[in-house]
Amino acid sequence: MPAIDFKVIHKDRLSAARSGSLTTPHGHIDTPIFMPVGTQATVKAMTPEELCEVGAQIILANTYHLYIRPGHELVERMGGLHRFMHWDRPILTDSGGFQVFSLGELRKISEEGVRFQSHLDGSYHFISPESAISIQEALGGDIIMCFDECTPYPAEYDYVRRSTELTTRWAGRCLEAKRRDDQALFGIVQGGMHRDLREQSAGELCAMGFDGYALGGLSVGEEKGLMYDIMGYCGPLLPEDKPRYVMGIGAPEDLIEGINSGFDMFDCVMPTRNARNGMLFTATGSINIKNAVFADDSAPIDGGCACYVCANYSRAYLRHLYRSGEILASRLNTWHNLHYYLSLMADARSAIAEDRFTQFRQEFYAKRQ
RNA sequence: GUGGCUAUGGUGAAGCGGUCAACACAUACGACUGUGACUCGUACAUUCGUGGGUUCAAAUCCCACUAGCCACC
Repeated sequence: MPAIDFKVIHKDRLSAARSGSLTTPHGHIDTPIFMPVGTQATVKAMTPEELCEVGAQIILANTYHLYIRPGHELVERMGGLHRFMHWDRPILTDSGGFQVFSLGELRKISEEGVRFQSHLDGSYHFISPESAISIQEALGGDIIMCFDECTPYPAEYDYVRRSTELTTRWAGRCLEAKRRDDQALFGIVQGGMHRDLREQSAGELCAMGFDGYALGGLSVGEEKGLMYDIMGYCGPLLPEDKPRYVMGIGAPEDLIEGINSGFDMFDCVMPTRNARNGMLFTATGSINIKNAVFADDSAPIDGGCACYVCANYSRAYLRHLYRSGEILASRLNTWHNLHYYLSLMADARSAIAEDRFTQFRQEFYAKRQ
């Protein structure tokens, strides 16, 4: 019996958008969904109770970071990630594949795996597809990811091809290494900005039979239009009856486009990181709470927002907290941004259920004019 | 009253005769897409208390004045 069960509940009449229900060992998730990023077993500035309050159904944690500190064995001894961080809803662990990309100088890729130099103390570590799976099994997330190379951009076609083929071979090794049957394993489609490589990658991964499929290697510097094109032609390449996940995406409009192309799951540091840097999302666009125009502004961040922060605090106060370097600024800003993202997803699900996603999408853009 | 010390942007300050006056903070604006991020980037003194002088060249040397601080009477 598979670790997760995914059902498409409704397919939008005019687009590829769909709503669904994903059941995991730690409960079910309504899709499309946004997954807040909690790299180090914490969504920065939020307690699990607060995450529930903003509507989070599943969060992300990271293999590389937790392996480096505090160590996956320790997490396992503490009862696994859920118990360790006091979050009893679903967790997805990223494999460390993105760190192959982001750590740049600090790593060396070979057929066998990746040699990393710790960003904390410079010590050397080796992560292979097998060890990435083993670490993720120790961490105990509901959904684990194949170890991949997030292909850099721009890159020579030949590099992208070899990188994509390596990711595919690693995917086979991940599948082979997997032991636990209470975790779902997702494959990751690479292929850079090349349609033929994306098609090749998707075809080969689908033939292997994963529990879900992710689109990786996007938003690495390419034009938004290019990213949307890729989501557009990659969605249909993936099985309809499995969850489809775009990794690392994105800005609110990117999620809308991803949903429009038939994707179900998204994660991004944008709402949390940008919150800590003073950027707040509203229905009419984003604002920078640091700006002097908000000094005397008694209005909430977003007049139409139903979150705790908008119900109780003014822009003037939030600006003051930010400028004063107060911890509460990070907390309240993160709270609002996550609420914005998660309610956007809830609204999208309702729109899909009522066959009006296309209209919803148009209204989304119209409000930001 | 006498002697000494010090005067550089919103702030704290570098500078000790020779490119566009260092740096930090503050301020303003921007960026951030599977987190190496309460981070990063850009802007911000045509001018160095005031007035004169020396020099090819002065924030830097000299003189006077003004202001502040310290000591003594």
